[in-house]
Amino acid sequence: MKETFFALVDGNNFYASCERVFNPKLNGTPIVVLSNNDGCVIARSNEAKALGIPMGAPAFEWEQVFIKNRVHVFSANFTLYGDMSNRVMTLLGTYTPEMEIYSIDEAFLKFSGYERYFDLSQYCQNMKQAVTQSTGIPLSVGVAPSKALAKIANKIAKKFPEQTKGCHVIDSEEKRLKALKWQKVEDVWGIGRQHAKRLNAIGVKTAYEFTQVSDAWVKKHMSIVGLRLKQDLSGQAVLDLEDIKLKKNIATTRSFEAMYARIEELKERISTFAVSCAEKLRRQQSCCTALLVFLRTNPFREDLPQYSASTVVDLPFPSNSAIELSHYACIALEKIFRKGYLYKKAGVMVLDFMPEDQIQLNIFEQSDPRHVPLMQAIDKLNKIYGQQKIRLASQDLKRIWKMKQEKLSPKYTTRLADVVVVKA
DNA sequence: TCTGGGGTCCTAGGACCC
DNA sequence: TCTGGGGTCCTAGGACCC
Repeated sequence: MKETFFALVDGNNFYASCERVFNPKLNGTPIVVLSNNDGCVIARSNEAKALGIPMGAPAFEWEQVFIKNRVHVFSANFTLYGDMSNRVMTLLGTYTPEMEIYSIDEAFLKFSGYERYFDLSQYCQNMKQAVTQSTGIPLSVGVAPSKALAKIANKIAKKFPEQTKGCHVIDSEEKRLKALKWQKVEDVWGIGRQHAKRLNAIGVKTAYEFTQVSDAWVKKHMSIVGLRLKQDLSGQAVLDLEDIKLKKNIATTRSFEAMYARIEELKERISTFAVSCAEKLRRQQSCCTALLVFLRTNPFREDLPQYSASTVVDLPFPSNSAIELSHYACIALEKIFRKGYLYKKAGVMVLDFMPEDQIQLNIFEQSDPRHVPLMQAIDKLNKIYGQQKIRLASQDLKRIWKMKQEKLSPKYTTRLADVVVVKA
């Protein structure tokens, strides 16, 4: 008999593990990785979790805990994490032709029509060990007849490392029910805070109890999405691997390291965000026909006057030129900027895409054709010399140094000067 | 002093059309 | 009291993910 299984593979405490790969002294020690501007905790090693440091913990509030417990603190090094992710994903891809990269540290693998006598559990165990050995990243694997169940199997693998050796397979009705009864409903993939609250209110505490709720209730309160989840958990695989899709929206937004009062400072930031959006658009060969700019004050500073605004501007023609997007983003900014506030965060979002090669020629107004070779040259140079080396005049050349990144680890894998030197 | 940065999908309701 | 009955398209907002 042939069967189909899904595996969810992910890196354990991925960012923290990436930092460890090149610094083995960190093994067994608490590690946290901070967000941009060293604002809050976005990743923790098991040892840091054991200290009770929560996800999203503001770094300044936890500083004493870090010091007291000798927590190793890192500024996020996304270049390194992205490169490590590519290595892991490339290797995983050699174990099955059907794979979906779900996030920087997670992939769904599909094993279609495999024969019953084939030992999938052993196969996944071997895969896990081989990939960890090559990359240094510890993995967990959950295998089950559907994606939602594979997610739960993965949690079991993480929760019971001794029994599972980091790989758990749900391949019988008995195991499925046991897993569902073990899984708290609020931790089910696809059930967030709001839905969990509603479900708790009607007495549903576990994933198993969720699968016993009527379709009508689920549909009414959780839409078709919830219904599909219920079916998937029931063992009827309705969620399949998803193809790589072009993005429908692209955003670049940041909090600032300080608060800005002047429109000139905001213009520089907005211009840089627009340039970054244009670059991401060109990478997927799309043009946008509208963009959104937002800005806001610091909501945590209740003692200061608050203001938050956004506006959408339609472009007169589709574009992915950094110069043009920057121009229209600044126009949008002028529309919403108000004097007398201290701004803490802003962003640019590009909207309504169309493929680069399907642009209708508009006789009266079109993207400046001279920008095309210019942007190609910029992309090339940025690729060679590193991002953001080529900038528009409206961008501040010194700006890159302003972001607070006090605890940045070296770009071990992508920057020649930072490559680890092995002493032999 | 200091609190992240991205994305997706679905639904309801209004605008508009015949 | 009572106000047609469909369609379609668009948008805002709400939910979710990592």
